[in-house]
Amino acid sequence: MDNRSIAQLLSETADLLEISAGDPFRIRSYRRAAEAVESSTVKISEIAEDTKKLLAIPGIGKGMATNIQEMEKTGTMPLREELLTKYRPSMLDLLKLPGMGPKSVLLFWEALQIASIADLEAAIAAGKLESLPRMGAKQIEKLKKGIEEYKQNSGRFLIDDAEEAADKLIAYLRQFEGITTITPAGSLRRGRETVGDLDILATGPACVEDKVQAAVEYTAAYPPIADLIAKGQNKVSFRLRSGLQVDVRLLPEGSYGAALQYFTGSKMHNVTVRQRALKRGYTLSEYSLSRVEDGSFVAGATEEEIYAALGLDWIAPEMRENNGEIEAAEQHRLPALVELRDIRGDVHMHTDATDGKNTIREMAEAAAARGYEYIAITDHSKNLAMTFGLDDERALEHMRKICQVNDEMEGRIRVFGGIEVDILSDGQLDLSDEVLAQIDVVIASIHSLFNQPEEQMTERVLRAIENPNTRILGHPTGRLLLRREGYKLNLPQILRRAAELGVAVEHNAYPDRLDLCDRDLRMAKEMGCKISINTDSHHTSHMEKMTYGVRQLRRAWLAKQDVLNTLPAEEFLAALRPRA
DNA sequence: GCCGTTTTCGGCCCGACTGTTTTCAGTCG
Repeated sequence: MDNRSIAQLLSETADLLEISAGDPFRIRSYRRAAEAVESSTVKISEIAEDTKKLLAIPGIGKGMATNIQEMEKTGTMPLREELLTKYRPSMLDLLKLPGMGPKSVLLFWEALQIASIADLEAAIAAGKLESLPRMGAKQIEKLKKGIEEYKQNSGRFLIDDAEEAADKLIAYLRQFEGITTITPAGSLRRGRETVGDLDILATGPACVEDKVQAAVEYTAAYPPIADLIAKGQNKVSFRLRSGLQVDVRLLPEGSYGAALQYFTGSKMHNVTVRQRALKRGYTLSEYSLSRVEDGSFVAGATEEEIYAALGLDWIAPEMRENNGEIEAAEQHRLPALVELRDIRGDVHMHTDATDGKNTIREMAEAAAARGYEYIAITDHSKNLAMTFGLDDERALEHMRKICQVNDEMEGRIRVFGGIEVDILSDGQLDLSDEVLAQIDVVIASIHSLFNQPEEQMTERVLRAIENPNTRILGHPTGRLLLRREGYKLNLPQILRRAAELGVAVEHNAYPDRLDLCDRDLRMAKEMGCKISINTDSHHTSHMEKMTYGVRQLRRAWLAKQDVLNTLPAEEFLAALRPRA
């Protein structure tokens, strides 16, 4: 069983416990364990036999270790089975409706035997809900709306889309007199590849207690609002036409740091920080850090002073996932994370020779304008016929053109010759060894899916990286296209072999590629892989997406020295596996 | 169910908003 499945079973058990009104702390334990399993870089099923190793994971104790071992053996566990005799699995869907929590699910089940969203719809239509306590007309209307939204399944939004929405809203808020600072918080600030909703924090003279109402009204009047969810003292919640939910909080400047810390999350990070505060006689809220005994103010204006008062170094938002960052901050051993400005080159991009939109020269100019020291032009090879992929002869001709542009740039930027070769179903590359041996940056990627089982798929990739011409493994988990059903491979095995061979693995910076996630990147680093980050740009404007990829690297705790593209041009080439 | 610089018991984060209430429960982040 993979980590994700184990985590899901644990988290579902937590939901069921919650519906059964179980001990809230026991419920939290299950949730914590689920998160610990989900974010673990070790394959839990491989260590499941070894109780000691399981217990070493924070959040996993004796009971949870037994549960995990049981799941490995039987695919489920006693508590879960027991709960499922009392409740239905489809009741978990009900929890996903906005405004629906465990108490309501239990109420509906006990009073009306409602076990699914379909049941709920029927009950609403039949007017059965009205007889229940706390179910007024507004509440029922809210549920109806929630069901509609659920069916449309807005889900999570890609970080670049969310950021665009945030930028527009920020521009609107900025026009209000007295709002001086506006910052996106939440998962956007933490750099997650997708965000569930947008948290925007605003502060300034207009946000003090007796004046804030006007700013609240102004926020609630934001034209693109499709649905106003809540409007309170200092908070406005609404949904945009895209379905994205937005929470705006307007708070006084003295609380800015506390609020930023609070609304950045993650939830588990905050819980741990607050526990730490309590142990030291403080209490932390979105307004301030204060003393428990007399409520006197300790810190609040900046995040730095709050962390410092708790004996911690400031923690970069990307690391705030309760994955050991607090201990590291305490011991002053947080890594200096890689930054966008450390990236000196982008070595995966396409031109109009295949499926790109711009010429070699245009790509080079755009990259030079971004301040890059080097790029590699890596067009497709012949197997991708639909992109007019290059065969041996055209590939060599293309290298000459790249070389020519390199000369034309007169040292403003270095342009490497490159190619993105396709890994065929038997693991062979689709260009000849003689040609590949003449190309600086050879990226081998899978583009076609043959519904092979995991083992065969893995074998195919392994064979491709054994080929001495392969210098970089392109988007190793497959991009969105390949991530769809049926595509699975043994990533740990591939990363281990890549590390042994000195083949670099690529992290594709483009947000919708869903390539190596932060956990995969952490695993790659632990295994000693060389990591290259690239945009796979098909247009000059795509190069901007590098910023999102770097944030994934930061989420994986990668420092500058962990990333190949932070090296100067010659050193970058030298750090790749030696040419065949 | 987990955890330990009040350590094997007794704790476990904090506040806002809504709706249906006349003081609060449920949900959310």
